[in-house]
Amino acid sequence: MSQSEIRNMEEFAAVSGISRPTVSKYFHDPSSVRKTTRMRIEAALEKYDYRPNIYAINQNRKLTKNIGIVVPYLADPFFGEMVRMIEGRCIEAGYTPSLFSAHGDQAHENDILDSLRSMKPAGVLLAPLGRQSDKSAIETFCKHVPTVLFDSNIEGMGEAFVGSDNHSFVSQSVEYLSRTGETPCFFEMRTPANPNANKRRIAYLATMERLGLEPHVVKIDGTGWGFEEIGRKGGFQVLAEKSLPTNTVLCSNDRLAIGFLSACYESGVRVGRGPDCQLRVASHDDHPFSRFTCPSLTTAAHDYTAVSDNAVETLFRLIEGGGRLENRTESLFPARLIMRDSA
Amino acid sequence: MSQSEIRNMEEFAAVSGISRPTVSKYFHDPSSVRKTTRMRIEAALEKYDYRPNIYAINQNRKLTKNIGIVVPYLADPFFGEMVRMIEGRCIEAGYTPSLFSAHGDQAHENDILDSLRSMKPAGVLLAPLGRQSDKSAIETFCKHVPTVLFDSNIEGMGEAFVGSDNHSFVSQSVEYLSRTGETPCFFEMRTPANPNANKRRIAYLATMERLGLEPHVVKIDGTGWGFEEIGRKGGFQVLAEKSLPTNTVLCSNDRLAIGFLSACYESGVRVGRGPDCQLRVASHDDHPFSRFTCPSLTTAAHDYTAVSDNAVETLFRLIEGGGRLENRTESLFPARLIMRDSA
DNA sequence: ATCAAAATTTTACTCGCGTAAATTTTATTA
DNA sequence: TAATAAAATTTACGCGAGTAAAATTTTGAT
Repeated sequence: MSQSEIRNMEEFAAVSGISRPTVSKYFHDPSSVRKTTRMRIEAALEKYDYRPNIYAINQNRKLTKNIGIVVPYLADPFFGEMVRMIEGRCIEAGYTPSLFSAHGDQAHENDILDSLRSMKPAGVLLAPLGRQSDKSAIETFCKHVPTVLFDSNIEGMGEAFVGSDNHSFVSQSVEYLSRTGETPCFFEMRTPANPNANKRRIAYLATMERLGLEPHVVKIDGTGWGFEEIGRKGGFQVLAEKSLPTNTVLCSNDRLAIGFLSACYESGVRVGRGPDCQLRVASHDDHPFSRFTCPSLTTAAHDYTAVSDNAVETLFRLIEGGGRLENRTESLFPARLIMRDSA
Repeated sequence: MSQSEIRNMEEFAAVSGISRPTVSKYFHDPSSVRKTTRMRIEAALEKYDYRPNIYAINQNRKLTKNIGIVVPYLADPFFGEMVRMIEGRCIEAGYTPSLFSAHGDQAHENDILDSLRSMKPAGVLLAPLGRQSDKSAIETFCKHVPTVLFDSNIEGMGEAFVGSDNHSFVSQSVEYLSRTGETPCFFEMRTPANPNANKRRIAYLATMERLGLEPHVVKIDGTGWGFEEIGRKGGFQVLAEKSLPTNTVLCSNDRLAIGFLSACYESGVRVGRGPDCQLRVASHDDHPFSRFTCPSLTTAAHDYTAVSDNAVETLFRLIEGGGRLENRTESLFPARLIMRDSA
């Protein structure tokens, strides 16, 4: 049975009849030792359940086998889903992911970057707060730690960016909406927290111009990361004012749309594409909850798998390349339009 | 400026004119060194931005200043919110939280416990998967690491449990519903992932008996952590079959209710307490999204703050008490009924 | 059986810090 | 002002590994 009297690798090497350096080698790569040796070590491992002290292991390593994952806001299930996929890939590849959320707060994001630096991670996957981020803090961080940005791009920072192609999102949704009904207006926060929001507005304007349509941007008030509540309040307001320029609303993101839909429902405004409907609503992200809104939300979906896989692969290439890439790449994945009932 | 030539505490001590052990003491508790010493260290800190190597720090510590936080499913914003509050408290108290999600998978939960053990954390706050958890793995873990369970209780494991009082949740919702309309039936998964679900069913049955009402439990099929989809499918089924025993549905939890409401909407069943409504729906948890459902969801709310604060405080007492408490306590916090539009 | 190549072991260092015990400095009291 | 207690600091050693170089053993092909 596991008599856990083993206090260190020296003792474990003794009971398994192998020298300590060889045991050390085994723990770094079991296939790097002879088969018979490996079997003896594994036999001893069964009897004594010893695990190397991770702190001693990492003390002298320039880089550890840790990978930092930083997201801006964990109460958003979008990031929960991304994290799940990313963590899986990292573990497969023999890395140890550690997860952090800035919880929408700049100071917290900075603290995370700080403690991440002292963790000497092999690399970091960072989805920054965006507009709220302390740019110089992130810049300094990226100079010291091999970093791939994802979801939210900050010009020039990190060795690469992997995310979704906002233009693809918006052009698909705008084309679909204008093809099948009235011209969409664009519904967004006045001061969006996230750079994707700005790109989406620009893409909306560009697409409308290309189609020869007149654009309308509806800007609503509100700050912070409570997008649903902001969308709801904004929804009540524009519905009460009857200030919507068209009967078709394209929300900047799903969380805003979720709030907007709840305002529609409570205001008795029927949403959908049926003849009895007053409004069509569509959005972007394919948020995990968007299929459960009432009506279910027509949206442009992130390619979750492609984004997370590519982000991880890019980071691995970066790590193998010694922390630097020739030039900063931006990989953008197109959206897939998901037609549901809201538009 | 920060000439980061400082490679270790020795060198930093030199440039600040203080001995290394004193510097070490400073980093553990700045107030433990003389004011003049502190000022000299802090002056040097400004010039040289040195940070102690956390691995070297923790190598010889029996216990580190780390606190592990483990949740079963991070794509559920309920846990996102809990984590946010818990992390805040830990940081305030000078600990370093590290966050893990089992992502609904037993093997992953076990791996987390494994790597957590080798992190030698001062303590762990564990919200286990529940029914899917490997009980013996958790039991073994708790023997070695001071652990407080939260959200989901497993009989006898950990030094304490902190969570919500399911009986309070259900008795309030049942009493409210039966006082203001038809008797509620209880809508739940046939094989719930979480022990809270069982407690809620039992509480439902007990409350109905106390009120002299006939209970009806509606069990729907489905496994895993995709509760919304399960509630939706189950909803379509019971609505199609017209098998609901009453016009009032009390869902075991909000995520199930979110799915159920979407099924009602698509089936053209009007939910709410108005005269034109066919169904009332209520639930438990006050999930962050429950205010945005259509109609907004009447629910029994967790006392998020009380649960997270108490869990953290209990863990701190446990840590200060050397990892053991006299007897295992279970702290249950009552619910607060939140009346919205769905019932 | 022979011998080169591969794997393992030995030896001997290093790393960055914690910490008990000894020593010095500072503060307090008489 | 001197004696003494208290606090701060220094000395000296240990921790649990990584790792490089040299010596030795094992392996596998001939």
